[in-house]
Amino acid sequence: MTDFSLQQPYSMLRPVRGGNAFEETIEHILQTIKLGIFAPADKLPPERELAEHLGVSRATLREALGELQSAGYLVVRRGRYGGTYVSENHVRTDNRGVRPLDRAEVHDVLLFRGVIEPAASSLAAGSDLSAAARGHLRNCLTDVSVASEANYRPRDARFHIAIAELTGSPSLVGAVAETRSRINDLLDRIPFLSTNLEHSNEQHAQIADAILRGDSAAAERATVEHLEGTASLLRGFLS
Amino acid sequence: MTDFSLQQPYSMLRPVRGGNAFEETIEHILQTIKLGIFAPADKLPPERELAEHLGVSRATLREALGELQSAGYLVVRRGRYGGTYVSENHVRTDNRGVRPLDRAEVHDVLLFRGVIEPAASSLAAGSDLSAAARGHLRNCLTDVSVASEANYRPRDARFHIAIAELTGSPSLVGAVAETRSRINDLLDRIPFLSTNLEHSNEQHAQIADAILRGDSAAAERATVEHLEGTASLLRGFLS
DNA sequence: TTCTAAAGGACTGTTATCAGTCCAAGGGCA
DNA sequence: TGCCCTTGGACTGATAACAGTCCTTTAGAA
Repeated sequence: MTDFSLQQPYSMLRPVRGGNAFEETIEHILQTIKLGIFAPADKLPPERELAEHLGVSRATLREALGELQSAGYLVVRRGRYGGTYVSENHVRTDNRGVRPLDRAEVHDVLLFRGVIEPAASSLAAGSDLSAAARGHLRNCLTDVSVASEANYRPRDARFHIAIAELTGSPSLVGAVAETRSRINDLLDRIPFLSTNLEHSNEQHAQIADAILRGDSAAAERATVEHLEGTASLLRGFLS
Repeated sequence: MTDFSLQQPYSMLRPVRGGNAFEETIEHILQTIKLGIFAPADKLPPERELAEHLGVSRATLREALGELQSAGYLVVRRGRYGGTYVSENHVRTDNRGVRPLDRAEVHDVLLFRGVIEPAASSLAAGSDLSAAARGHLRNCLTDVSVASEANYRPRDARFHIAIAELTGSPSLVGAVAETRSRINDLLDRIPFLSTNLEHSNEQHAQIADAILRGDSAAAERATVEHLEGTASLLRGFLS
């Protein structure tokens, strides 16, 4: 049952900001990498440009980049045609089991994802998609379908975000990206189970196919089914 | 069609923070008032407590409160049993027409709202609701049904947020509140049209009824219909 | 009537963040 | 070969935001 003790109006009085600018910037950049927005070997925008996009000063951005560099996520080359690059062989640290799964967090994120991702698929299928948009979706599908276990997760995230992008709604894209990121955090906390990549790829293909031929109902249905995999995996580790 | 020029990966590189803490705090408190979380004559939590909830220092919070006080939104009483109260007779400034409607913003917010609010209603109807939760929904329904045009909007928002609260998902509550706030901003920019309160209240009653008797499909359907009113109103002012 | 506790009001010193400026590197191009 | 332009690197002074402390007010209890 929904608990109503001492919640209102405090449920709405959430923190105005997530923390200090430095930490927020680290988290934000790390997210773009983990979600596959920037793939390994990709070049980040120049510091001055990136700082402006992120709305922080270059000094703060550089602190964050320095941290990510020494953590092995980024490599930096100086001079003209230099820049900041996503590391190609970052050994992922084994975070598993450091913190237990939070029941409320799992429930919340799965429920929210179950709302927005099927809706995104349905809306994408119902949209009048440009050739570029269709190509982008196909590219992301190919990327994830040829991925190994090591680089599967960011490409999977990238594919799902690409679907949201087809809706043309920045809010929806943001919500899907944010939710994927939270899911990734949860998955990092459970023992690694060799995922059935073939099954997952099969579902991806079905979703993309339904979207490309404009079948909203099928796209939504296939997405709901696809999400069930991760959902039951996470729920299984709650008990 | 969805435009794909120069978006990736910049679509994901949004600002890390919305502005300075002072302005964000003002905006946040103003939102809780406009969404009806704090109704006129309600007492805000003590400054020390509120500052902690909002994650800002008391100095910054006080700057924001001072601004809202001189703008007439808040009144302050000192001494024991004193506190900060929401003003009962704040004359709303006439913002209409100051800025024109942004087509992309209208499209985005209506689409996103069309995803999350019907889903919230459906999920609420499918939940095992406590007596307190049911009572809360009924209270919010009554409040909005007896509201005048002057205080209709915050109570309307409060009712819709209450539905999201029934789902037990903080993410969904946050998304609905945020979206309502954006809708309010848009409505402030168009000429005032005397809304058909009776029709709206009738729809509210239908939604609440469907939720309370656990009929997910009916709750979702009634919500979609209800949202159509505001949607077509806003779309009408785009051309 | 006096006291007390809970609230807002005011101040101080410290730290984080900023905008702006200049330096250093180094790959291409004349 | 040497210049040039784009990029990261480093520093400075100004401002925003912070935690912590103490003062002032005031309704109700003793």
